[in-house]
Amino acid sequence: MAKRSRSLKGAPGIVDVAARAEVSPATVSRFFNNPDVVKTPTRKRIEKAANDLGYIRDRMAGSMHNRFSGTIGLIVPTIDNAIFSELIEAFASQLLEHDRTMLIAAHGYDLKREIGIVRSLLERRIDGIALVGQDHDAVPMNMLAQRNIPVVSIWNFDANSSIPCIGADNFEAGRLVAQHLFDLGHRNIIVIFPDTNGNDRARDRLRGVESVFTSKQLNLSPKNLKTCPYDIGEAKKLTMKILESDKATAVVCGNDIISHGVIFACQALGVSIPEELSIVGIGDFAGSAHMEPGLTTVRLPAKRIGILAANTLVSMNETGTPPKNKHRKVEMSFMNRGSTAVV
Amino acid sequence: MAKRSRSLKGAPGIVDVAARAEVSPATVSRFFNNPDVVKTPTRKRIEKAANDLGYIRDRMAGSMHNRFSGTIGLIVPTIDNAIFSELIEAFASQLLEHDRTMLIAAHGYDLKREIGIVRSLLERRIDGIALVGQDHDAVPMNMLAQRNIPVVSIWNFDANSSIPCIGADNFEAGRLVAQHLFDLGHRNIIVIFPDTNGNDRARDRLRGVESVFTSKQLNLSPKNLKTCPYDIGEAKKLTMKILESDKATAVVCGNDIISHGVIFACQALGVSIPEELSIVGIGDFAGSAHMEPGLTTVRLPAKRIGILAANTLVSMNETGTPPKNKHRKVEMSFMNRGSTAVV
DNA sequence: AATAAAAATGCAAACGTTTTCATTTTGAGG
DNA sequence: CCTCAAAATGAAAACGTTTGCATTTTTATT
Repeated sequence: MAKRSRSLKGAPGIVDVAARAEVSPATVSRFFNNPDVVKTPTRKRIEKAANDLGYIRDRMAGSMHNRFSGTIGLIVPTIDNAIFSELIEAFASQLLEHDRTMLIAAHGYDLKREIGIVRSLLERRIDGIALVGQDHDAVPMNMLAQRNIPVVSIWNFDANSSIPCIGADNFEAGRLVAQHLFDLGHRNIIVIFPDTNGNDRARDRLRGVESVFTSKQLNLSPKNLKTCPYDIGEAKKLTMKILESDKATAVVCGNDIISHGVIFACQALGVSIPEELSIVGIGDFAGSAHMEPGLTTVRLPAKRIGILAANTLVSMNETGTPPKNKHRKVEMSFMNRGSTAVV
Repeated sequence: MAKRSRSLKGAPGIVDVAARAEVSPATVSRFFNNPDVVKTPTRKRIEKAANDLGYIRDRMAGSMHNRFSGTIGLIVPTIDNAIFSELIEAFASQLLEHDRTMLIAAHGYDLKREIGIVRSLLERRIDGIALVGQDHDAVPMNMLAQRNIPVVSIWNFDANSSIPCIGADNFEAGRLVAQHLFDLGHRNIIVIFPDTNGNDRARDRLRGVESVFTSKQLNLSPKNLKTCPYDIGEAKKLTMKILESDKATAVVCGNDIISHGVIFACQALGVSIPEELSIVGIGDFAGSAHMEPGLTTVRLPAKRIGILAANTLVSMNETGTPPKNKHRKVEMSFMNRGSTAVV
């Protein structure tokens, strides 16, 4: 591993700026961190000197002292997918507003990978971290707790969460879409969900769906509950297989991605939606509103969650205290579109 | 801005580990950075001490010295969109392999925003940065150059790029899809592209399309060239408007996102694809292969680009030299699917 | 104009590592 | 078992900021 100094003449430092502005480094530092304590004329001089030199502060050196790196982590199951992209973008943008930047990584729905990632982020001294969902390995959670790093769990609301959470009620989301189908008279319903292991969002949704089934004296069995990853192609393939034999009138999907696959499968098979098959999703991802027919789904306010999470983490390390309301439920909206109809 | 020390009893530091392992801090440092220079028994002791204490190294403190933060930046136009998600995920994962992490931000196709972002990343001492495309404001480029930060331009291949680039030949991509339509006998073709201002990828594609038009003695005019952002809903709306009056037999889209919108518009209008209208996209994003009909498009190897970019940047700051081949063209593949047919 | 209080600035000691240089330990060859 | 080179370790000086404390300057009060 060859190491080489970046530049011998080095980029200008705070002392160079100080020299040029004829003040002490301390004052320059104050100029950047607390501008109002430095007098206007001095301020002008420093500003000019910094500009002339093209000075860019070194926050790393700074954070050696005050322990804040201005960097906040986000760990998601996957980036390569419509699921979290709106969240990621919102989170990152909002952090930028607060003069922070985002360090992001994906664990691919493998919680074991989260431990290495958390460690890696900790080595970079993140000021806080947002984790998707409630299911996590104990090891990384302990590392974070031991170091007192602000953590929020996002995406899923859980009134009993030990760490602050910001998210939607996924049980309710599942309940909502299932109830909708029952209300339309459907009884022969297929449920397509991902593996719920280590995925509390999916698990809660599924419980929500199940609660409706149960209330109608129906139950979920391998016959009507199918497992499928969050992948359009897989969902399409699976659906085409299912539709060969099954006479279901509706399908509820673990999220919109799966729904997209189901819809494409129907189109491929010439099964008309919603006349022959009603479909509901969860998430309201990009495209769901505009495809034909539009997908009936539940809109999870990803953007709102991202913004709230960013604000919460920033405030947590500015005040040093947990957020006022530890468990924050964000509203969902049921989007009744063309993919569902009475049976 | 309240400042508070993270924890008074602080997380264990290298000297704590050293004390426990009964060696000097220097040796512990060597253990982490250059394990083979420390003798096996000592190594074991340090390893145990570090584990017992739950030590996590502070790379910031480390990088005060060796000038490497282990963090690499990526700036994309947008995260909230299928366009770059595969790239982002691949880039991040590959960096993780190299024990680096990714700092990412989006400028929303506004190159002016890139300057603030670059500055922000520089303040965090990134070891390198990947920028999408060739169009950039001079200011951030100078900041990077002045500090000698490794930079690669990704996504678009340009043999004349002054900085190393890794990408596909977007001119060729545009040429390919347009030529395909002409080969199928189409002459009445609508072209829907985003604003190409500050977007060299789109500009090159459009030039590629135009080159085919020109070779057929046709030209692009406001009559057949429409502008539309990369947004499914916008594209759908625009297409429905166009289809009211226009008698085109084919449409070439700036990327797959637009194509998706066009396809949905056709479905909404009952225009059959490809019988009444042929559609081509560029990108081969998630869903393009599986929708009905499958979208004829050009596959840009986003994953490959991400991996190559990560490797290149890492190697650039390990060797301190520019990459062997400065301009790297990655292969595209033409995906001939169901959305196109002879006129 | 003199004085006290407040505001602005400077000085120097941190922060947690890495690294150079010096020192000690180890091992090979005789 | 001794010598000497090589390998392993240690001591201490950086790295570029921030910040507590001390000092100087300004402002308000009389």
